[in-house]
Amino acid sequence: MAEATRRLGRRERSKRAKLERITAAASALFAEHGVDDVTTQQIAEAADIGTGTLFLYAKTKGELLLLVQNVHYAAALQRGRAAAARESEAVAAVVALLTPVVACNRVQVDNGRTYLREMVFGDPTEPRHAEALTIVGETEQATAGLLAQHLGLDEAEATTVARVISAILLLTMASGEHVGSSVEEIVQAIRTQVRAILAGRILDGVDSARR
Amino acid sequence: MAEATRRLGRRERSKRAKLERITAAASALFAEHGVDDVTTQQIAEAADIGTGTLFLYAKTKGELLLLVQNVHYAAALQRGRAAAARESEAVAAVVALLTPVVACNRVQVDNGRTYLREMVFGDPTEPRHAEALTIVGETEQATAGLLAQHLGLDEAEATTVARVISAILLLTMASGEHVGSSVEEIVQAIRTQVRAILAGRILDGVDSARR
DNA sequence: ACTCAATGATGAGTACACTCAGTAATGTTG
DNA sequence: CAACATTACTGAGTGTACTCATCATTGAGT
Repeated sequence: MAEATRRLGRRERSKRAKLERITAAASALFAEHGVDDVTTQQIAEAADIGTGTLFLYAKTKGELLLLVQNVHYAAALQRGRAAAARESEAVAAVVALLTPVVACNRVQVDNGRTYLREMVFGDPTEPRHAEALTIVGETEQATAGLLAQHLGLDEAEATTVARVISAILLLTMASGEHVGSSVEEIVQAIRTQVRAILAGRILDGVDSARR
Repeated sequence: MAEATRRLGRRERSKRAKLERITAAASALFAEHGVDDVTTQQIAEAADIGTGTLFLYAKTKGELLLLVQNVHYAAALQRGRAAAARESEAVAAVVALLTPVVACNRVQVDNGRTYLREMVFGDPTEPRHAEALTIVGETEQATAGLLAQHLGLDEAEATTVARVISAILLLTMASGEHVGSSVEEIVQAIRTQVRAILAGRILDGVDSARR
């Protein structure tokens, strides 16, 4: 047994194991049936814990979804960062950054939309929610970095524009009109909007490069 | 009795009266206690109808909130249009357009956020939801009009940028970080973002005016 | 090793949005 | 007006997220 694991004591170890089982159970059930067709009872049963216990680990069913999806979102962001680094133009880079996030969110449309709903409207004091907001913040930072790099925006402006792009991303994914759309269609809608808000900037960029 | 009212027949008149009572009851109760602290039972009771009947008129509690709030939103948009017409610069005009909407949304913060949630994530096939989306569409059109007028954007671009501004508006109002903010603080946040995405365009506008 | 506070787990219970099988009201037809 | 078809209304019932009083486990202090 690893030193660190032993150090924790039975109590802490048991708690971690339970959280593991809850995560695994929720992850599997949500993926197979969709959030709305899974009851918290089922998850508790699958995790082999009491129904009340579940709510010691996640205050609401929504938090449970955040717990499961945050991991995937973070991984998608990682892939996006790598893809964006391979692009040499601002819009293309931003789109490359966001595409894996969209793809990840659309694996199961209902779960993806519910995830967004929880993220925006859930209780920000809850830990998994805070985690989600952190990842959104990282996405914005990554976007801001690309804007600074490719268009030479200063930090303040890059941050503001990145927030706008974040809003575009979230609302385009959440929008009811896109429930039946493919990943590529959604990415296209995002691209159009990003291009539009950067239009003036790109000219500036080109101009400043010429000078 | 008015000709039109008599023409409808007892049945239709009774239905309209009921919808009136439901609207009035929901409006009063939501305003006083907030959506989350009012039960559908209470509303049914106040409207003097059976609990099941309520759901013949609004499929969900969320639809009931949309029913109540759409009216206020539409009125706010009207006020915004008037205010925007008095402005002579793009950012100021857009902000003037949106300010009453923000103010209207913040009268009761919880109700406002829940309204936004229903709007974005509710069932778009429901009539009150569709109504809400129409008003959002009108807001976007009004915004697009201002962009065309003050910056000379063509229709396609104006529409796209207007949609982005709509996303800014919705997410800034919905954001958990603004739950405690005043209307002016939220408007300021929106102004900053709008200014940032129009920055390049405003320069273009000035340039084209000079030519 | 024993005691005992402190922390964790439990599942029957609660609250509430929403349903549906049964009933009443309305308009229509002969 | 009677008989009927259609539409609207009803509230007891249902499913489910979440709570809370009670019990179990742990580990620190002696």
